[in-house]
Order: sequence, then C-alpha cells, then structure tokens
Amino acid sequence: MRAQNAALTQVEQSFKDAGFPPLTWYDVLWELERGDRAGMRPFELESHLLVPQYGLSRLLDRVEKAGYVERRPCDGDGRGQVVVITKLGRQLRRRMWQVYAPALNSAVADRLTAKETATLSRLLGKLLP
Amino acid sequence: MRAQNAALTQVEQSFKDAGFPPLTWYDVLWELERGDRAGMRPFELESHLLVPQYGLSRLLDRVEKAGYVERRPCDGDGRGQVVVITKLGRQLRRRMWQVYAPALNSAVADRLTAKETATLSRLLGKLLP
DNA sequence: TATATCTACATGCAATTGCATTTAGTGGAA
DNA sequence: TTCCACTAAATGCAATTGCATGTAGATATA
Repeated sequence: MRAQNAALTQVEQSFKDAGFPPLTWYDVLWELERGDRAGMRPFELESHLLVPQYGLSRLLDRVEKAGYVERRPCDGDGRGQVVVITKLGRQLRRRMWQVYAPALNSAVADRLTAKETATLSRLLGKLLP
Repeated sequence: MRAQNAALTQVEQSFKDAGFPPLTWYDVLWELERGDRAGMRPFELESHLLVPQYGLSRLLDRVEKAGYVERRPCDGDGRGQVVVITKLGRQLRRRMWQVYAPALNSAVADRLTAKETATLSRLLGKLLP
C-alpha cells in the first residue's frame, strides 16, 4: 500500500505540475492508441483498466468533453458504442508520456536493478486475480 | 497498480460482506490501539497513514460519530487534540481483524512462499519516499 | 512585548466515486 | 413471433475526496 501510494503520488504530482489531466486519462488514451483497430468498445476498455463500469462511463464523458476521444454508435450492436481517440488525444498522450516516463523512472525504475524489477514484476503477478 | 488493486479490492469486499466499515477505519483504530500511550495527535496519526490532513480530519469525524474514537482537547497545545480509541473501537478493531486476517492471507500470503514475501517486501521498500 | 510566521486542524465548495437502478438493445427458447 | 434472461452503457443520489482557504493557537523575531 505504501509503495503504491508513493509511486502513484509522484506520478500524479508530476502530471499536475505539468498541467496535465490525471493518470486515468493517460490509461484510456494509451489503450485506445495501442490497440488501434479503429476504436474500442467501453466494456473492452474497462477490462484493461482498473475502473468500474460506471466509472469508465463518466471518465469517458470528461475525456470526450475535452475533445480527446469520440464516442460513435456501434455498427453491429445498437446498445453499444465505439470509442475512438482523436488527433488531439494522440497529441496529449504523447505529451503526457514526456512527463510520465521520467516520473516512472524516478519513482520506480531508478530505484531497482533490472533483475529486481523483473523479480518484483513476477511476484506482483502472483497477486493478480 | 493491478496487484494492489486486486488485493485491496478483495480486502475491502470482505469487509463489506461482513458489514464492516472500510479499511481506513481499521487503520486508524489499529494505530491508536497499538501505540496506546493514551491517544495520539491527528498529525501524528496522519504520518502513519496514507491519508492527507483534511482526509484524516473528516475520517475522524465519521469514526468519532460512530463512537469508535473520542477527540479530547490537548493539554500542552490549545490548537490540537488527542484522539483516543473507545472500548467500542477496540471491539470493532478486533472483530474486523477476524475478517481482515483471512482476507489478507487469501489475497497475499497464500499466494507467496515465505521467501517470496520477504523479497517482495524488501523490493517494495525500495519504492518508499 | 508587539508582530510576523508557522503549525494544527477544520471547512466551503466543486469534482469524483460508489451504489443501485434505469434504459436500451440482444439473443435464445418456447 | 413473443417472451425472458442477459449484456452494454448511463444516471440519480448520497458519500467521499481534493483543493484552497479559514481559524486559532504557538513560536520566533526584532
């Protein structure tokens, strides 16, 4: 708990200092950008993130209002939608990474050797559902 | 992030299932109970917990209203107060532990060997401020 | 001993979150 | 077809959080 809190706080703070939105926005943008087969369904996004369904719904409200994603009606499924990252969204993602990468390094990577990082990752993996 | 989320979610869920308040309440009660040299100052509590000052102030409001702690005026310092756990608070802490311990075990301890636990703890320690 | 500075804690207000439920649409079985 | 159980997403409302600031008392400084 303390370690996660420390690392997360540092990262979030660095985003704030740079005038960027929170980490969750980055996560959304990154998921959309990396898969990019023309967008993702919210329920699919949800499964990659750590946000509950209603949390994602409202997170998308905000991110969309800010112009970083678009919600489009979904072809095969009338209930659903497809979330697409905008050009502006890609831009923000890239600029956030400029801040995120060094923050991650100083909060995590710089504090561990490569071997330690691998071990930590393996051990934490054992705690996953 | 995922590992912490998984473990925390399981623990919180087990508290909910048992009709108990959230983990933060436990943390407060435990800090008060273990140090117990007749109570602690909020700023001191804060340094042991992962809650910001205003967060603790309101957390104490709730825990106090529920009768698990008392806020008393502070002798040497007119600005401050001393937070004391009540008998009811100790009782709750003990009952919560009955749920917390097995939840922790199944979320964490049971998934790691003793050696792994020690290693994980050591590596996470390197991420602390 | 005034007065400025700092520390401890609280709080108004806006934003976010959690919970339960709603709305809309799908797919399957009778 | 028609009905029903199920999935996708949104939302009303209450609780919690974050931020900035307020208040009161301590401490230091000139």
